[in-house]
Amino acid sequence: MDLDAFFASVEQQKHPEYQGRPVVVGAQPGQRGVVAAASYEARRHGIRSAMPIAEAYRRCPDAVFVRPDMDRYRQYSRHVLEVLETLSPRIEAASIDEAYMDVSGLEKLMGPPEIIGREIKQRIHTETGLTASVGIGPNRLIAKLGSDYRKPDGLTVIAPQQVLDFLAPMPVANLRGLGRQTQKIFERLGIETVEQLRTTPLQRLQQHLGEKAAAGFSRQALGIAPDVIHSGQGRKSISKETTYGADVRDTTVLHDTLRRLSADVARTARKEGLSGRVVTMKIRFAGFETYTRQYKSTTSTHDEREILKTAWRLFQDSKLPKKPVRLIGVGISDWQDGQPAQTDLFEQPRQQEDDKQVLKTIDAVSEKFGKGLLQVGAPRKQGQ
DNA sequence: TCTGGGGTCCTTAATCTA
DNA sequence: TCTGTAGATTAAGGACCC
Repeated sequence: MDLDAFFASVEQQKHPEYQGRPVVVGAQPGQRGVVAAASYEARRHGIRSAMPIAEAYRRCPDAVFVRPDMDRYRQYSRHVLEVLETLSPRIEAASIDEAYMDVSGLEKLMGPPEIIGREIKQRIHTETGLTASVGIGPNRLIAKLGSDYRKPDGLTVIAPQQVLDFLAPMPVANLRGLGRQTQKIFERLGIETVEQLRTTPLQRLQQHLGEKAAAGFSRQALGIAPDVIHSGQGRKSISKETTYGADVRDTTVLHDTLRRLSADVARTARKEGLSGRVVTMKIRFAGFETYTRQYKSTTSTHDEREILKTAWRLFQDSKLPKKPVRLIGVGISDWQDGQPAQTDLFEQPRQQEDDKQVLKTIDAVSEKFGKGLLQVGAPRKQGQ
């Protein structure tokens, strides 16, 4: 489930007079910053998230430009999760505006996947006034791509036997973890669609992407991904950073900023009962040159004075260029009391099941697309 | 030309340790 | 005690996501 133009939609809920108007959430025009979210009216003018705010203003000076109100968005996000919980407890919040839900077994109660999807959208809309796009599939990857397939207010259901056809014509850029840099590599290799990726020998991918990424993208191309939903992950770091309106040389100003940021980090850490051993200081100079320095202590802290002291020492000892500073930040990580298990979309499900799934998929693919794929992966052995 | 803030994970290199 | 080495840990940077 993916909420449509989330921040912008919340603003339109809050200010009915914004409805039907282009809304851009992010920095104010004239400030340094980017678009965090754009309403669909704003997107019609070519405004996209992550676009510099100056560019957005150029494209549509009449848009409503509003600063983000994260507390309110978090409220809405929680409310949506509560709505989902009325349908199933097996929910995982993937971000502030996305969640995965395990609806297997729900069919007996509610009917086919389409009905479940419609019900999810309906309840979210009734309860919060927001629209959501929903994708239903046999695993997280397919569900996610399904939710992206039709937006806004979309509903896409992909049955297991449709997975390969669904993926085949897709641009590889739709795959998870494939950003600008990796796209350049794929371009050089002449791979544009998932189908082309599928028929590229694994060895060739490994040469250009490294073993891990090659295997990850190959699996995705076959529609193989984890299907496990786990709620409550726990964060792994807390950080605060700020970009100055104009670059700063004055070390007193930098120290003051670091003090404020350290206090923010410490407050959040205490509120969440976390305490970190690693302190990280981040700095960005004019020209977007960015550096981090970190220090791992034997003891953990959520004390602002200690965080500040370490961050300032890192800054002074860092042998960094003496240039005007654009951004400065501080964070803590590496909690004392062990870390919760983690997953990402490259992670394989339980190994044996995955192997079975791979072999089944390879059979299906080779039947459909011919021998290209047989060059992928190790030879099959008995009983494997 | 302009690029926020808050995160996660991966790769690589240097250093420590058995 | 010296030496080589494999493996773990730390540190830094980069890619990516929302």
